[in-house]
Amino acid sequence: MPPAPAGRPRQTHAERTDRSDRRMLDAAVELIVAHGPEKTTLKDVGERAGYSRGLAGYRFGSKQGLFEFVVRSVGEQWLQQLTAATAGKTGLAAMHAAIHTHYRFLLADGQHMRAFYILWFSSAGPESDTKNIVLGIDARRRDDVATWVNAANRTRAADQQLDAHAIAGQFGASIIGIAYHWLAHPDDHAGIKQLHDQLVHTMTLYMTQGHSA
Amino acid sequence: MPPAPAGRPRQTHAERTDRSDRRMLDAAVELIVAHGPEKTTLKDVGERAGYSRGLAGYRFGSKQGLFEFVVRSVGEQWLQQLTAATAGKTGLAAMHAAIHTHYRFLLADGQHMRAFYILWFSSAGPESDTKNIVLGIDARRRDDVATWVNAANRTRAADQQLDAHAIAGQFGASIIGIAYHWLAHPDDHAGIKQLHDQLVHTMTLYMTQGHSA
DNA sequence: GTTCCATTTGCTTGCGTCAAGCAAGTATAT
DNA sequence: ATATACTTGCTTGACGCAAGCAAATGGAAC
Repeated sequence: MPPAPAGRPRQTHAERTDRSDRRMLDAAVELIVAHGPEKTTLKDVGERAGYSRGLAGYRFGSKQGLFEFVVRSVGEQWLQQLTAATAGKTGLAAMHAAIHTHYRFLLADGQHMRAFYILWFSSAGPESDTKNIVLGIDARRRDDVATWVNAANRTRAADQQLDAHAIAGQFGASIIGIAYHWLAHPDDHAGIKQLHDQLVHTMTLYMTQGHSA
Repeated sequence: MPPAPAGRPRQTHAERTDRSDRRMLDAAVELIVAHGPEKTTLKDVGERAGYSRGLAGYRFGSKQGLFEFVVRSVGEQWLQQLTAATAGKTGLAAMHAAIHTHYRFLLADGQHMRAFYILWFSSAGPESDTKNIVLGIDARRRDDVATWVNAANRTRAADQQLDAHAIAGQFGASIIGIAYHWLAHPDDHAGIKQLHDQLVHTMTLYMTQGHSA
């Protein structure tokens, strides 16, 4: 085998697609954050990633396909961080960890999270292909919380059982509300911290008192 | 002047535009709810309203202009209902009324509210013209709540003052979270009621206890 | 084990379709 | 008659498809 030429090392097919996928993901994130999904064009994504105007369309099939890919990719990264942060924890401790991780992720703000939530909210309309993915992540978040509550319930008296479904629902809705505030007011660091702290506080109240429905 | 033909009575200019505005508003709402803002075209709005393909574009200038009009119109209706429901009330009573009114509005669901929130969330991205209107409504909502809290503060001891800004922030974020849940899960009536009830409960806790930060 | 060719896969370019937006024209109210 | 409501013709640009080129892969013959 000849030594790899300096300029462009020989690449396998898998390496090629991995490279182009990553570069197009980054390009898409930047464009979505800068101009919104509406004004993000497949042409610009391909060219900003260093390829032709047509590659994004070819690879992802459609604009929706591209957005689907972005949500899936970033969502996966996020879920990994989350599960790592809450590994081994249950009940209130797990919630605290989840909320804190969410807070840290929003502040770190490598743009990916911002594009993720922009697409998330854009999928609020009907018949969006990204909607199913978003709903999946949403449902999983709720399931996690419900599991934590149920675990806590096993250490509680029979007449002090918590409504896992209700608490999980409120947790999910609160996170969404916070994420929206973060999108709408990017510079309100104090407010974003406050909202997370208040969610911790509210969840603590719900989990430490005998509260039913 | 010949007697007005039965089919179409002679109309003043104001009447004409009022009619076409209303019909196009309704058409836009239906299309947004049915297909999402993305797939809603100015052509379809004009034609569904019973006019030519070009009227919506001519009247509102652009697609963003149309959406702006929809958000403004529905938002105005909503604010009227809200101020009517909370007139004369302050503190916790006003919050209860506001939450209950919101809940009733979501359930009544004449599609207008659904289109309104779909556009609301679609404006989460940057540089959306509707964003300013949405932020205005959002800010006003927060101001209202802060005013209610401040009114309540006047009847409280100096060392028991509530953080109006923080409570208003949480109120606003919670409503957004609930609205998103309503959009994402239209048929989950129980969950939507529960979220409103929980917000009432949380606000009651915050307002009746000496809670700081 | 090396060389050569068939095939697959990654990527680009050209074209048809359709919505947005503008400008010029027609119809209706004042 | 004149201003205003509305329509129609046209341009621009994005999307998405299909045809084509280039690079990588798998095997067979040597």
